[in-house]
Amino acid sequence: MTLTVLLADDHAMLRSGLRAIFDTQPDLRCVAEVADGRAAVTEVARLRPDVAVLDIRMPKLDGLGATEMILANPANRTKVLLLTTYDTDEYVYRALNAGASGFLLKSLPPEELISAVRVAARGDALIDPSVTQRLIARFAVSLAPPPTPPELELLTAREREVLHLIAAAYSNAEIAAELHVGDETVKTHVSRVLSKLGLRDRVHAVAYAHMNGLVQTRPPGLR
Amino acid sequence: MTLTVLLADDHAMLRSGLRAIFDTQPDLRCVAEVADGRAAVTEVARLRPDVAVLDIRMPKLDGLGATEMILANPANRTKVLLLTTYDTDEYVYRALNAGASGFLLKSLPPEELISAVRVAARGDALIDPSVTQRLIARFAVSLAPPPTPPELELLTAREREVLHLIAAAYSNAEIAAELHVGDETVKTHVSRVLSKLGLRDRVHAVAYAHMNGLVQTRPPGLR
DNA sequence: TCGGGCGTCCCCCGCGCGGGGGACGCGGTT
DNA sequence: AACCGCGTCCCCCGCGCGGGGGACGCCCGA
Repeated sequence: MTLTVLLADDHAMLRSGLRAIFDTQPDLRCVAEVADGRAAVTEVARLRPDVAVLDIRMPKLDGLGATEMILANPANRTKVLLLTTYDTDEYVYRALNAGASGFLLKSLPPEELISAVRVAARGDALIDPSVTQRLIARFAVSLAPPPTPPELELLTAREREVLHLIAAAYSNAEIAAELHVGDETVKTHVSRVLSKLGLRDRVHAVAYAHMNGLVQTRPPGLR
Repeated sequence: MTLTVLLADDHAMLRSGLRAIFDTQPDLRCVAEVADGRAAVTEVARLRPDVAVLDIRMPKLDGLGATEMILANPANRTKVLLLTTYDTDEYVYRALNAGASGFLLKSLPPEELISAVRVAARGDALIDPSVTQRLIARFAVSLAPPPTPPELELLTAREREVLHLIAAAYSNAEIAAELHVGDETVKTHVSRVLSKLGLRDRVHAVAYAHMNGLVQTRPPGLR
């Protein structure tokens, strides 16, 4: 089965270079060449190629915007590969966010570009190695559990329990009801928590708890 | 300049297969073969190869644990490539977290494995395409800006500003000082914020702000 | 056996906070 | 010209909260 490809780049020279690369492969067919992002979006919608190879820098609408528009339309099954000269961070994140299947540098050897197209077409994704290492570093920190501050160890189990409820904006009375104890007891716990953590009031406690990851505000598994 | 490689896998057959692959390259030298993770750690520390290729499943200490031990030691400059038969999610995350330079499936063509070693040696990273696409999806959600609740649109710019300060646990007086206005004014703003957002008190406001991503509790740029 | 940490309950006091009003000047649209 | 949203400032009142005390029973370890 042959794969159809759309090329988008404002430099005719680069387009013809890419086309020449693809033409060496009998199973790849370059069905369209366009020079700007807007044309890329309309042609993708019309021709439904398997893969669109977009330059980031293009007139009218850049590759990122085009990617977003293409992938925002669920009728499109086209995979998007982004091509760029320099690997600037925010490009990568925005591209991945938009759902691009690949982010490649123009320095990539031709044969690897070809394999990238095949990889993208079968639904896998692929990022230029030099970008990957930064992506990993970035991803790792997002996975890293927030460092538990040492002063938290000072709290007893009960006090930590109370702190969690404080973080969820429970009032003293609500905490008392939740824990089935008197509200005077809760006051004692709250006082101890505040003094042990060096916090002024429960408002600070709420902020403290959230900033130290005691509350899962992120999708589960992540954070 | 020649790159030195350490191989770790409990199957002798696979080791010799890998060795055969590397031997086809004049600039790659396989300096050690070990059969378990513990041996991998000690041999890496002794021989300081440029790259260590570790199987995930190994006796005594698995590839992930070995990776963590190797990379935890700053004296090691060895890059780690992980090899596995199946791409289970948690493996990937733990591997990346430990700082592995690559995560590859054993189904990878030999020549790509060789290029992976070179990529890793020069400090870049590389993830198997089939894994990358899931990684991207996961990363994208971590990048995705938390959905801004519509009721936040009700707030005026000033009120949003006040809400941010509330979220940072500022008292009314502190907000007044920060904004160079009277504290009576702040009280008005706070009241409006609470009523517009349907919140009981500032404690709820703090929790609300944090849960809706109004506060960057994550490393800048991410979140 | 005697502490001491922990969890529980109780007292009083001061105050920051939130709700309820009202008021005024400014800049925009109508 | 009239209007209204916005930001600013002011009043009073009630209450939840935090600080500072004390007290009692439990269990565990010295």
